[in-house]
Amino acid sequence: MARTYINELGLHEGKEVQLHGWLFHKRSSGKVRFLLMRDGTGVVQCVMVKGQVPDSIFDLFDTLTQESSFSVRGKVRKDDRAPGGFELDLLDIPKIYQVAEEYPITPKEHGIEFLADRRHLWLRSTRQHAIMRVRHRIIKAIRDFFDGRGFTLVDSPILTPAACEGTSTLFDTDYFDLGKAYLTQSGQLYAEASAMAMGKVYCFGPTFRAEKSKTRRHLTEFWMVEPEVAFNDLNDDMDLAEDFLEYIVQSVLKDCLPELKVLERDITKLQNVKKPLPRITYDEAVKILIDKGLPFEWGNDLGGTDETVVSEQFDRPVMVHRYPSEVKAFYMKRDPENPKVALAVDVLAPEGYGEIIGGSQREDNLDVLLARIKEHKLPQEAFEWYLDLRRFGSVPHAGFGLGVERTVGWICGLEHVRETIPFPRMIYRNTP
RNA sequence: UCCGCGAUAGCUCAAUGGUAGAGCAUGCGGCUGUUAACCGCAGGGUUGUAGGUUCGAGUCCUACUCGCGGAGCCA
Repeated sequence: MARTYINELGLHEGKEVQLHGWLFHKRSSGKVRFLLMRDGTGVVQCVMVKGQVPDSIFDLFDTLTQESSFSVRGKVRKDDRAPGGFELDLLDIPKIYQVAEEYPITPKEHGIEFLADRRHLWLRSTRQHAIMRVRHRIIKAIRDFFDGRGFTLVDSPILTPAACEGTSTLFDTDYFDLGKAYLTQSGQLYAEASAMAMGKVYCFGPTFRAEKSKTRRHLTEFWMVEPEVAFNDLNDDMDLAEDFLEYIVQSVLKDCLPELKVLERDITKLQNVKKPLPRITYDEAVKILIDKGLPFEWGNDLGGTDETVVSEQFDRPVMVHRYPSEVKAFYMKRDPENPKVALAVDVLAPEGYGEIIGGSQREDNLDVLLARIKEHKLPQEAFEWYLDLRRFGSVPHAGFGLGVERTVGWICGLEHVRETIPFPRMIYRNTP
C-alpha cells in the first residue's frame, strides 16, 4: 500500500492508506479511542472502536505516549467535525518505531524559558510549525523574486578580515597565521564588487552582530538578503524595495493562509501591502515626531519608539529616505542637492515592527570615498580592494539589505524574533 | 554597560509575617464521538543560592546567580 501524507488525505477519500508519524495527542471515551497523529504535513485524528478492531490493536492505545513514533493503516473518511476535514478509521497499527519517554511539552501553557531550553522539541508544536512554514515561504519568495528578474546569486564570505562598516562589534576567531578573522556583519561590500561583475546580484546568508542587544528585535545571528544593482540610483533602489516587499507579502497571502490562521494573524493589515508604498524624507519624519510632541532633534537616528510613531501614520510599510549623513555608513552617497543628508533609505514595517530594510545609493567617487574613510578613521589598507571598484569603471549603484527574521516576525505578527528562526542565537543563549 | 521586573510541585500559577495549595501533566479506575475532552482516587516540595531581622520568613532586609523586558546599537 502506498505511503501517504496527512495533507494529501483528500485525494484518498474512502480508500485505505498508510501513514507514518508521531502521536500528537490522544483522547478516549471508553470504547471509542482517538489517536491524533502528526506527520509534519498536518494532524489527523485516527478513530478506533472496540470490537471493530482486534483487541490487540485497540489496547495499543495504552502503550502509546505523546510523541511516540508509529505507523497506522486506515480508511479515509470525510468528516465535518474534523479540523482538517478528514479522519482516519483505524484498521491497524503495523509498526511502533519507538514509545516516547514522558514528553515535557504538554498541550497546556509553558513559559518562554522552559520552551527555549527545549527549542528542538518546541518546533514540533502547531504554532512553531506554522512559523517555520511561513519563514520558508518568505525565503522562497525572496529567491523567486530576484531569480525572476535576472539577478545572479553571488554569496559573500562569512569570515572577513575587518569590519565592513567599522561601527559594529564583531565576533572574532583565530585564523591560522593571518591573525584574527571576523564573522561578517554584512555582505554588502562584496555584493558591490559582484554587481560590478554581474550587473544585478544578491547575496543571502547569515550575519553576525556581537552587540549586547537585548530586545525583541535582535538576534546575534540572523539572515539577511542584500541585492545590489549597477547603474541604479536611490529612486531605483526604492522602486526595487517596493516591488520586493509587495511580492513577498502577496506570496505569503497566496500560499500560507492556514498558517496565518494558526497564528491568528489579522491579514487585512497584510493585504494593504501593495504599491505604491509611502515615501517620506527624514525631514518629514522629524516633523511627524515633533508634531506628536516627542523630543527629537534633527541629526539623530530614529530610535525604536520613533520608528513606531512614524510607522503608525501609515497602513503599510513606509520608506524614510535622505537621513543625516552623520548617522549613516561611510559608503553611502551624499545628496548632491544637500550634502548634509545621505541618499539612504530605511523601510519601517507597520504595527511597530521597526526597520526591516536599510539601503542606499553608494558613493562611487574615489576621492570622496577616500575622504570618508579618513573621516571615519577606518584603515584604508583594508579597503583598497573596495576602492578598486571606484578605480576601474566606477558607476552609480545602489542596494539594500532585508532582515529575514524581522520580516518573518512582522508577517506572522509575533512578539519576538526568537520564534522566527529555528535555533535562535541571543546574548544569553546559544543552546540548543 | 545602564534601568525596571521576576525565580514556589514536571509545567502554569496561588498563598495578611503564623500548618505550602490549585489546575494541568504522571499513575490507577470510569465513560461508544472526544476536540486543551470529562468524572473519581493517588503520588509528587531543601519556596534560585548564601547570609540577616524575628518567638516564627515563601512573604521583610543585604549580596550573589540565572532569566525576562526596555535603553543604547542595529536588520
